[in-house]
Amino acid sequence: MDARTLTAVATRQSDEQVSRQERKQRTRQALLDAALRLLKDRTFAGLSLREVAKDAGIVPTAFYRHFESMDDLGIALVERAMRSLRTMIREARQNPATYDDAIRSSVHTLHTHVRANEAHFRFLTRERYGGTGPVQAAITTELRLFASELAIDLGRFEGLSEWSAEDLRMMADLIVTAMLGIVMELVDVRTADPDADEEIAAKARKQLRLIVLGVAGWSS
Amino acid sequence: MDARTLTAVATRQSDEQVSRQERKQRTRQALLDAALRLLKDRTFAGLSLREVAKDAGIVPTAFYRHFESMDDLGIALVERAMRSLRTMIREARQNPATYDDAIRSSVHTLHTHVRANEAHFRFLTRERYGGTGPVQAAITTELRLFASELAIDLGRFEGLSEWSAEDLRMMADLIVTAMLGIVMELVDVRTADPDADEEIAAKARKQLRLIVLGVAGWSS
DNA sequence: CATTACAGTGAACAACTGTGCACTGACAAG
DNA sequence: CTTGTCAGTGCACAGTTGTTCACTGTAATG
Repeated sequence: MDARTLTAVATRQSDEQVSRQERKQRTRQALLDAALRLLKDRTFAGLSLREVAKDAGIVPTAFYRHFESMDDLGIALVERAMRSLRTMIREARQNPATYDDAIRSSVHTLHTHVRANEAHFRFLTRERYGGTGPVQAAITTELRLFASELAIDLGRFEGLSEWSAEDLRMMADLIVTAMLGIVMELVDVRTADPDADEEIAAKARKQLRLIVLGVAGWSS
Repeated sequence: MDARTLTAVATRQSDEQVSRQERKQRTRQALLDAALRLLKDRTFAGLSLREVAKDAGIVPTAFYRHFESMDDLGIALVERAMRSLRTMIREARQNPATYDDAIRSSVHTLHTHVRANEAHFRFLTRERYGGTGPVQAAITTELRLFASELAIDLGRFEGLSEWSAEDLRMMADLIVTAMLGIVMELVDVRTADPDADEEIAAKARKQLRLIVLGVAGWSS
């Protein structure tokens, strides 16, 4: 079952009666999908233009009709993956219950979203730390922004309303880092073992609880 | 100022009167150094055998006299970098004072060691998350072991003596992940700004304090 | 002093890379 | 119906890659 064939067929079968620019956007998607697929066991840096093009079912030179360079493609991939992340956080945000409820549901939505969009999250965590160049820069920026938003959200909880912006940011960074670690563990699990998943989720809950408990005794 | 020339000269000037195997080990070192040097702005995956060989001042084929493959070289690099880390932790371990003292001195030694061995720590953090294949596997294993040792150390502190092994491990993982995040920030700072360094160190202390404070309220 | 072991050499290879160029054919606009 | 736009093609190129092979000079061994 060749991925290339799949893409080609999928494209062709719905090629009838579609506008020209729509078809262009479809191959663009095919390129992004191909890249994401190949990234399963490779770093972005070790990904070649020709390979991606071939896997998307087009000739290497046609690649340039959609992206200026591989870095360009990479940045588009970052945006796409961050949209996944933002969708998730929006879902997690809408229940401003107690600490314990927040932890429980947050970890649950995290787990669910990671499993549903494994490739995106694998890409994000890998390139966040391991990458170089424009792609890593883009992720760093986006994640910084993300932590800022989390810091604001944290400020709304009881016991945190009087924290300084700096301290809130510190706590947000800690949470983001810890949860990225959890995401890494989730996407790096070789076999899809539900028990292992639950174990990791339990660890995530405990880590968050430990952090939150620290809030009670905090003095800046 | 070519690194290749530097290495070659440095080798030659002390070539006189050294045993054969000693000289071999010296070029082996040159290879490791070259790799580490090139890794400053590249992923290990994007590092070519020829490049490393050239930078070490030998011809590509001579590389095989020292390493079976690039992955082999990578694993040797992991061992070398982990020795750095272990040296550090041994130094940090020898003062079993109060929590606050432990945090202060730990962050201090961390900061010092990272600045003294930037290349090693950059390599470790990058490949830990970003890598693939044998190199990442080696780092993961070593770091897991490292966290286990930390968990044991933690068990000796007051308030933690009755924690379950699992909970201690959870806490150790959280600390390791958080500190690796700090290390990442340290080695990714573009310019060597002492103020930025102190800011990061302060954040590290606060994060550790927040975690430690959580211990007081913990109930498994 | 003669012989062996072996770190390092240099040429050659097949495979792969990114990118330039002239092209084709189908769709959209006039 | 004619014409221009443009996604995708195919060839070509100059580099770089890992690895092979037969080799050279010299330090270590007997």
